[in-house]
Amino acid sequence: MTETSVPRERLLEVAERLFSKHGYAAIKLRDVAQAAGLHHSSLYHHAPGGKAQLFADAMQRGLDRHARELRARLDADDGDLRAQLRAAAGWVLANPAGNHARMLTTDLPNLPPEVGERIAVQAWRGLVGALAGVLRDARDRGEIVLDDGDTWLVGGALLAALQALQTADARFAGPRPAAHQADRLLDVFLDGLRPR
Amino acid sequence: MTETSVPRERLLEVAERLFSKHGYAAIKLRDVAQAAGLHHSSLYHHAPGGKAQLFADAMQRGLDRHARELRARLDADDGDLRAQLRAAAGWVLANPAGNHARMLTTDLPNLPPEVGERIAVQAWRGLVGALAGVLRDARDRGEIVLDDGDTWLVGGALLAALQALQTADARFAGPRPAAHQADRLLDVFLDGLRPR
DNA sequence: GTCTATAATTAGATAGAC
DNA sequence: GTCTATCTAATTATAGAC
Repeated sequence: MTETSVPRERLLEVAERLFSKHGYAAIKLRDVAQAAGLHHSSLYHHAPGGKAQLFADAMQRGLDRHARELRARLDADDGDLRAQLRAAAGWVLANPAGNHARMLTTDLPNLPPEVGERIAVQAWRGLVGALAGVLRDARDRGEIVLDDGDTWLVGGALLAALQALQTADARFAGPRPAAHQADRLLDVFLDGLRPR
Repeated sequence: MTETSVPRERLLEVAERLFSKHGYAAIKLRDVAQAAGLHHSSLYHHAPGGKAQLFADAMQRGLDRHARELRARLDADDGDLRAQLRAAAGWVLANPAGNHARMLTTDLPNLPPEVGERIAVQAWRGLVGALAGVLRDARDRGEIVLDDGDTWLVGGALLAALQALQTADARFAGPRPAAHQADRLLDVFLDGLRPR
C-alpha cells in the first residue's frame, strides 16, 4: 500500500487553486504545469485522462477539504445558530476563489456526465447540506421556524449570498469590512426586513 | 444617420446568449459565427477588436436589456414590496442563462481593465441597483427597516440567492415549482427565520 | 516521475476578392 | 457585408529516452 505521492498532492493543490479561480476553459495545462514546477507533458502521468481528469481530481480533492473545513467551523460553535452562521460566513470570506455556482453551471459540463454529476452532488451535499443541517438542528431546538423541505433552499441561498458578498467586496463594498456586512446579512436571514 | 444594422443586432443577440451561458473562455468565435449564420471571419467586420470587443459589445447590449426588463417588472407592481420582489424573482427565473457572478469574476478579467470595469458597474447599477431602489422605497414607506448603507448589500444578496435558486432548480430542486421556492425565499428575507 | 520531441488540432486574426 | 484563403500561435495529447 503506497503512500499518497507528494508531488501529486502539490499538483492537485495547484490545479484546484487555478481552476477554482479562473474556471475550466480559461486555465491551460501549461498554466497548471508551470505553477506546479513541472513540464506540461508530466501532467499526463498523474492524470492519464488529460485535462478533464486533472480538473475532476483537483475539484474532488478541493471539495472534500472544503466540506471538512466548513464542518469543523460549524461544529466548533455548537449550540447557537447565529454563531454557527457567523462561522460559516467567516469560512466563505476566507476562501478567496469560491464560486461554486460557476463550477456547477460552466465548468462541470466539460466533464463526462457521470463525473460531473458526482462532483455536483458532492459540492451540494458537503456545503449546502452542511448549512441545511445546522438549520434543521436550530429548527429542532426551536430557535427558528423552517419546513424540512426548505432547509436546502435556505442553505443554498445563504451560501450564494455569502459568496456574492465575497465577490462584490473588492469592487463595490462600502468602507465597512466584509465581516460586518456578513453579520448584517445574517440579521436579515434571522430577523427579516420587516419591523418586529 | 444610419439605422442600426439588422445582421449586427442578430449577431450581438446570439453572442450574448452563448457568452452568457458558457462563459467567455469556453465560447469560440466559430461557435458564435455558426449560430449567427456567418463565417467567423465576418465577425471582424462587426467587431474589429476581435473576440474581446465582440464579448464587450454583446454583454453591454444584454445588460442594457436586462436592466430595462427588470425595471419594467418592478415598476409594474408599484406600491407593494412583496409584489415587486416576486416580479423580480419571476424575471430571474425566466432568464435561463443568468450568471452575473461568473461574468464579474471569470469573464470580465479577459477584457481591457477600463472596459471590464465599465461593464461591471453597468451590471451592478442596472440589476442590484434596481433592487436596492425598491428596497429603499419600501423603507421610506415604512414597510421595512433598512439602513441606507445596506440597500445594495441586501439587493445583491437577493439577486445572488434567486440566481442560485435558478441554477439549482434543474438538478436539486424538490418536486415543487421554482416560483414557489422563490416565494418561500422572499418569506425569509421579509420575515426572517426566527419565530415572530 | 520527469523530460524532450513531435504530432494533430484548434483558435484568433488578417488580406483581399466579390 | 460576407466570403475564401491563409497565417501564426496556442493547446491538447502521445511516444519514448532517461
